[in-house]
Amino acid sequence: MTVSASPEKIRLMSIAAVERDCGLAKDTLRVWERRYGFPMPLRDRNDERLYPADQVATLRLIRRLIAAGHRPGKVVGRSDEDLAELLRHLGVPDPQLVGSDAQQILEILRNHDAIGLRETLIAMVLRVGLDTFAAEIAPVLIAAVGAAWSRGDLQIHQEHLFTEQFTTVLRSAINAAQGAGLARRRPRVLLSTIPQEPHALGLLMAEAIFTISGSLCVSLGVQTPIAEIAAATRAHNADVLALSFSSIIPAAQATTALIELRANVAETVEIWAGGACAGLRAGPRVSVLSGLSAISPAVIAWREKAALAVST
Amino acid sequence: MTVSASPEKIRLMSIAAVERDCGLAKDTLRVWERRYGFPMPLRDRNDERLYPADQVATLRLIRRLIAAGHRPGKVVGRSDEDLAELLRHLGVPDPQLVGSDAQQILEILRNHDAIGLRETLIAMVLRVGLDTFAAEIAPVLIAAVGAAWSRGDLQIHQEHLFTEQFTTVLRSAINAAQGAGLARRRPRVLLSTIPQEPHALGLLMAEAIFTISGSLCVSLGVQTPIAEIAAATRAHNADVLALSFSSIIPAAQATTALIELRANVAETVEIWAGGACAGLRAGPRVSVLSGLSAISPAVIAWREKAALAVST
DNA sequence: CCGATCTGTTTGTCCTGGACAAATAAGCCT
DNA sequence: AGGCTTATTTGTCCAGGACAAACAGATCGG
Repeated sequence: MTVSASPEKIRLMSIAAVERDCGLAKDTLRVWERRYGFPMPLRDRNDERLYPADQVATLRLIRRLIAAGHRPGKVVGRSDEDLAELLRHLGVPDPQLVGSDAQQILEILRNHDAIGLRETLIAMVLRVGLDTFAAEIAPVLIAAVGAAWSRGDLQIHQEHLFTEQFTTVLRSAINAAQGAGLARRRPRVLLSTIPQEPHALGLLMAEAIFTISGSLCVSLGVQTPIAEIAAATRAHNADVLALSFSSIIPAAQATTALIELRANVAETVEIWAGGACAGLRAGPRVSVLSGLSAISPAVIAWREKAALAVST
Repeated sequence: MTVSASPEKIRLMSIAAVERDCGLAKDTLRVWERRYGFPMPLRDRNDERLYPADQVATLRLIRRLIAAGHRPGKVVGRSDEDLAELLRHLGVPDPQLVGSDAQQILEILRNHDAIGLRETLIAMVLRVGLDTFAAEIAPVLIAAVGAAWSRGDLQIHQEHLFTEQFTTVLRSAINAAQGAGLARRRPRVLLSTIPQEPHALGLLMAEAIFTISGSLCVSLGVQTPIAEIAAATRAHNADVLALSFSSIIPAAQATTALIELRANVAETVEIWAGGACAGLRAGPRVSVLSGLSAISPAVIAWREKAALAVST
């Protein structure tokens, strides 16, 4: 049963509210209006834009399409029907490829079953182990949920629910995985993301695999200023600095950040970068790990190198 | 030991980078330049602003002072020495009031002792119980860390570390507190924050207390659009919708959001609002809980009312 | 002497319309 | 087809003006 809002009720949003809600900068909203004639908001008595709820909804559709690769000029003036049609045709990730685990999760999300979701995630972790779960299954689940959202199959609150439960399960598994004798674990790994990167799940998966591999993880969470990451690396006497870059980060920005970091932490500290960021390139004394499954071998290699350095 | 950056190295930031780094809108940065003559960035060949690192550092000082109650007109433009002097004189929260727990945490943070921090937090939870910890001690710790940061006693990465470890400890305690028979717990509480509110710790503390009181919590995390919160409340068949508002939310915005929500969820759902937001006012069929310790009594009252409704 | 109402100032956000560089697509030549 | 150059698209920046909401200070009644 859907509670329908009264039709005469017009909800109007300021440009700042639309910016937050749709993730489109104020400048972008204004320039679209100028160029494509959409959105075309009402104005208040002081000529400030007031966006009706239906235009905001259309903007959300457009955003999905652009995130999926469409170009603004081709979608920003089209009718809602056209947009819905395009959404239907895009990136339906082959259901066979998605795998039964992802299918199961999507089904649970459609039923709004918070408890079942958590129990299912825990069962998956127990079935294959935390490392395999974090390296192999979790990325597929996240991709499947993201695709379902961009197709319009899932609402925002269902994605929020998934993120929340996934985080809870992974955090508690990480907690359980690090037994006693924390301080003696090596390497000491400092994890964070740069200020432009708000995506926390990649960091969390990396932390899980590092922990399983016997490393000591110190995570600063997301969006730490570059200078602060460098300062923390020194303060915690880290052996490895691990950075996560999602696909929203332009490659050039990632490269700049890595160079900056390399210049500001001790030479003995290794810098490892990873994540879905396209075009992430290794630089001088900066390694790029291709995929989460590359973490364990890298840790083992680090230990061998460290042992060698001590013995000589 | 501090690794000093080479003095000739001039780091320049674009206006967008400063916006992210300092949390000051581009428009604000431009209007300050026009009105107060500070900051006064360099320009690139296309006349775009390039902020030197030292001006950005000063902007951070200014931001602290404004957050502490100073007015922009009085501090933007003053020398670094003046600003440092003002910082020294402001809101030193009486060390006796801060309490020994907070003192201990601050001391650990100064030592960058990640492991000790977690162990200490766990010990505190075990000593007084999760409910007392979340309701009484945690808010004091958070306030003390925030004050130390705004005084300049803690760096950003130390605050990040605290937030991360605090979150981990509280989440795992919440996990442990909810035994079997989840589905039978009542009331069913949906937790989230509005899109303008990014503060996650308040929500987490509330979740802890709700869980201890025997409620079933479904958290959507922070920054869920209003319409999505309403949709989720229906989808999860919640008895109570709990919203957290920190002090950064203007009272008018909170009131608007609560009215909007009240209009879009079933009459049988109670709406409870709480948090440090000054001027948060109860409205028609919207309750305001003053402080986290008000949650348990409210849950008990809800159960009595529910039992009464069934028996009649 | 305290607290409320009124008035003047401060301050953040919004506006327009123009400009340009980075990213992307299209054309072209091996 | 694959690499290169040219054209188009697109997001972000700029200046300088405007105004409402937030705030401080003054005035007045209890």
